[in-house]
Formats: sequence, C-alpha cells, structure tokens
Amino acid sequence: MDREERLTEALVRTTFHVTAVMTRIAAEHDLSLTQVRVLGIVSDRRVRVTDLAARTGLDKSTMSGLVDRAVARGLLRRERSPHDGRVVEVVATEAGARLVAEIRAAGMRELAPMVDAVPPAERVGLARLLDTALAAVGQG
Amino acid sequence: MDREERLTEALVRTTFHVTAVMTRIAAEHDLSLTQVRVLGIVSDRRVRVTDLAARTGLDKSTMSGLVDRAVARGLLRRERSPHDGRVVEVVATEAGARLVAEIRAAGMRELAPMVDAVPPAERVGLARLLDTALAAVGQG
DNA sequence: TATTGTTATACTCTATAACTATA
DNA sequence: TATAGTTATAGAGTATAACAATA
Repeated sequence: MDREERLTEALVRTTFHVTAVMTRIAAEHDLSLTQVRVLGIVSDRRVRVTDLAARTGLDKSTMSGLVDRAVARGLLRRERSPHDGRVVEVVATEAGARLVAEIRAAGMRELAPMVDAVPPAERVGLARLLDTALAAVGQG
Repeated sequence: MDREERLTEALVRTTFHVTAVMTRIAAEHDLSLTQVRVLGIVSDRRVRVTDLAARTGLDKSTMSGLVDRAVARGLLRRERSPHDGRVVEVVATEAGARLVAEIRAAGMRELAPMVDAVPPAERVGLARLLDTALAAVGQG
C-alpha cells in the first residue's frame, strides 16, 4: 500500500469513527444524523428547502419530509418568502437552536478523546491540512 | 474558537465529505453505505451475525435483514457453523468479493482529489496523526 | 415553460419485542 | 437459563414520479 492509499484509509477509518460518535449523540437526543445536519445548517440563517437539499445531497422530497418531522417536534418553522410565492424558507425555532448548541457541545466533548491524542503542537497543523484538503474539493 | 475546537470541526467537516463521496459510490453500485460496510468486513473472513452487528453498532435483527438482502443479490452466503448449531457465519460470494474490490478502488480514486491536496511530504505524517488519534479511542 | 415545494408510493434502514433452536 | 439468530412490527430515511402553485 503506498502513501496515498494509506492516507485514504486513515481518512475513511476516521470518518467511520466520527460518524459513530455523532450518530450516538444524535440518538441520545432522539434525532438521526441527517436531522442534526439539517438543524446545523439552519441554526444561524434561513434556508430554502431546495438549498437544504442541495447542501445535504438529498432529494427535495426527502428534505420536505425531514422538515415535516422537525416542524412537528417544534424544532423548525416554515415561512413563505414574501418575494417569491413558491419559496419556503426554513428557520430554527428557539428550541431548535438550543438543541443544536447542546449537540454541538456534546460533539466537542465526545470527540475530545480523539483530538487530545494529537500532540497540542500539531493540532493547528493537522486542522490546516484537513482544511486544505477540503478546500481542494470545494468543501472549504 | 480554540485549537481543539478548530481541529474537531475540521474532523467533522472531513467526515461529512468522505461520507458523501462513499455514499455516492455505494449508490452507483446500488448499495447503501451500510451494505458496503458489511461487505467490507466480510470480504476476507467469515463473520457471525452477532459479530457483524457489534462491529457496525447495529442490532442483530437489523443485521439479519441486511444479510437477507445481500444474500438475495448473490453477494453473501449464510453457512451454519458445524461447531455450534446456533451460529450462522456470513461469507462473501465471489460476486460479493469482486464488488468490494471495485468499490474499494473507486473509493481510492474518488478520494484522491482530496488526498492529493496534501503535500506529498506531509501525507505520511497526517496518516500517522490520524492513526494515533484512532488508536487512542480504540479504533486502531 | 421552468421552478419550488409537496404528495403518493415503494423500498431500505433501524430498533424493540417476541419467537425458535441450540447450548 | 443463556445465547444466536429470525420474524413481526412500526417508524424514519430515501428516491422517483406526479402534482399544484407560482414565476
């Protein structure tokens, strides 16, 4: 296995672990990981259903259902755009914003054991490398 | 945001990107990411249903259904253990093994743009840091 | 005509509870 | 009694196709 493959495999294994941790945190709050992603995107701005679908890579009909369930739980609100009668903007309720903050804090806390294993002096460098890699694929 | 938080966020964003890429590859082969994980685990050894469930963090009943569908597609095979009549061992068929290899290659190929953004000299160091972090949480 | 969003439908993923078979 | 696995059930996630409303 060459260096490129070795790094790719490390990335994939890291992904599985981080996903497992986040999925568990989501479940502890009675949410799926997808719901957490949607809440996270909406937490600090109003977003159209279509944009939410694009950002998550899901179909707009799927997003419609996700928003339905989050609305039913009082975490999100739908608002019609005054500028374009077709558009629905999705907004986090207070309860939704509070929940996002909680989950974000839990994520920081529960991923800490992994992050803390990286020598402090190298943390900035590692974050920068990951940011560089993400920027290269348009996720920066 | 301190250094620890910044690194955590980079990890989470990396996770979302890698997951998106792998989910797309899985879908192109008419599989879910979960199915790919199961096939990957079984690809080079026989594994009990209970162990598969433990490894993936899923319930054994969920695993039973996943194996059902993979068997129906000719990707996996169930074999009763000769040593313990309760145990079912799951084995990859030839077609299943071929598919795993294909998907693994596609993963390497499609994650390459991200990996290639890391300067070659730093790739080993990055892989080592990730491995260290994973080892610290028992995923090494 | 094109775009935005929802609904109808069908399948997969998932867990819980109840069950069968074996140890 | 305990363990391995399946089945029944119910709900969430997902995409495709068809639809209504608006531009």
